[in-house]
Amino acid sequence: MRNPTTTTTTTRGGGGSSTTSSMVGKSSRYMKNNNNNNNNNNNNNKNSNSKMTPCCSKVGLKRGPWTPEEDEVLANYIKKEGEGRWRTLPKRAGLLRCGKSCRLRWMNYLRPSVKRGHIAPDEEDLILRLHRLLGNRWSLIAGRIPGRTDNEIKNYWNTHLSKKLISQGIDPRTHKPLLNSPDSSSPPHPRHHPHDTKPSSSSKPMMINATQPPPTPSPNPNHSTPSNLTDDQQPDNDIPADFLQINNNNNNSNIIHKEKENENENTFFFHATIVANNDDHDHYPIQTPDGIGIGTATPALVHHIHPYHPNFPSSSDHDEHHCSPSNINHAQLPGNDDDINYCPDDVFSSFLNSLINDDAFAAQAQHQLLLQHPHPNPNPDPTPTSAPPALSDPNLISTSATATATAPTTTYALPTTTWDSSLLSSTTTTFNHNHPNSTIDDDHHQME
DNA sequence: AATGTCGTCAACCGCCAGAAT
DNA sequence: AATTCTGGCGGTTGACGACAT
Repeated sequence: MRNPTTTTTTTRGGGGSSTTSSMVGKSSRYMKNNNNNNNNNNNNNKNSNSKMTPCCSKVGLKRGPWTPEEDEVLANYIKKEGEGRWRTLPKRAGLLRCGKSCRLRWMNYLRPSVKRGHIAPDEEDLILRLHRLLGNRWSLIAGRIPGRTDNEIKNYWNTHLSKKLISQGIDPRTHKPLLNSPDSSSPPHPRHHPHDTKPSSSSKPMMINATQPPPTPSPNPNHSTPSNLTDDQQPDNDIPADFLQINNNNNNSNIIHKEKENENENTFFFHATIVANNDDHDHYPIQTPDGIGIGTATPALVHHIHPYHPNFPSSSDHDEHHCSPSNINHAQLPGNDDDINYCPDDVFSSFLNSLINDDAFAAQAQHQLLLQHPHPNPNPDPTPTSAPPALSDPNLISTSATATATAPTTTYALPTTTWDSSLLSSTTTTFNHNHPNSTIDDDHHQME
């Protein structure tokens, strides 16, 4: 496979921006694009719709790959005048581009902080982990990977990581094992999207070919956890179904609104379980719905999730400034249909930081191992005897957390021995967490 | 050498939320 | 309060290079 990094500054394909020669072979695209602008083709028919923004409907604007000259003009202008006011920027800068195009070019290519080139293994690991948590929230994922753009991560996911997961028998959308069950003949994860009148990307072969599921070997023979279980086959959970969801009302306002506009559909939040009975009151273990440890939560976070629960830190104990009383009250009103807590950016940010923290991740795994197997078993069976409540909709890959608000918790598969751990444990990062370990109440639901 | 297929990724599209008016 | 503007997001497209036939 060719090395895409060989054209670090010379985009390939539709890119072509930094070398004059790159433009030579692309006249067809330019002609096509010019036609798009000047003729009443389909695109222009679309553009004539009232919803089209003015900048996009204007004829005479250049489209397609950027030339080095354009790049220079744009970069110089932004250096002088700064970002923003994208709509008027092209005119002020003397570019025949729409503002959106300028913004995109700057954000994805010209910005000095953009790191281009090969994605390192630790970055890949981070992407995988974040995607498991966030789903296709590329901008959120990109925000956690310095120098990488959402577009780059999205492309990398679609061209590399999703295939990598599939090749390992893992559904790249859910990060769960692909199955040979009859259900697998249907799209594995139909998008719950109100506007879905056409196949979503998931139906594209590039993403998942559900009709040809690869065999579902556990990547590691020792990984017996959920690899052979469908959602329906997951062990019944005995976690009281007292859940709360949290959302970041700032970073993810989009999410909130989408939830509200379509209730249970089109939600994009991850579900994680925060263990309430935890001896370490500085760090609460967080697990995915299938019981995989994914990090720890700070008291501030768990307080946001359930500020009044006796097993979680009280509002007087932790971080009160983080909690807007109005928000909490809103979320905690009995019978409130929304049942959503909101947490501010910094809390959500620290939450994500905690989730993507490798050392905490690994340390928690080890700690769980010690808790669950004080006398190491050479052949531990990591299969959980109970799983947190299965999501009613397995497609809910979401950016809010679901917390067990009651004390009993469950036993968990060891994170490092679960089916996808081979993908999630490959990095060494520089994490300085003082207390990566967390404890689980092992009085309950020990593995059989 | 010519043609076909696949992988890559910059750029575009449509839509949305929040800010501004 | 309603409308318009703006920035941003996720999904998709399509040109090109590499490889296969």
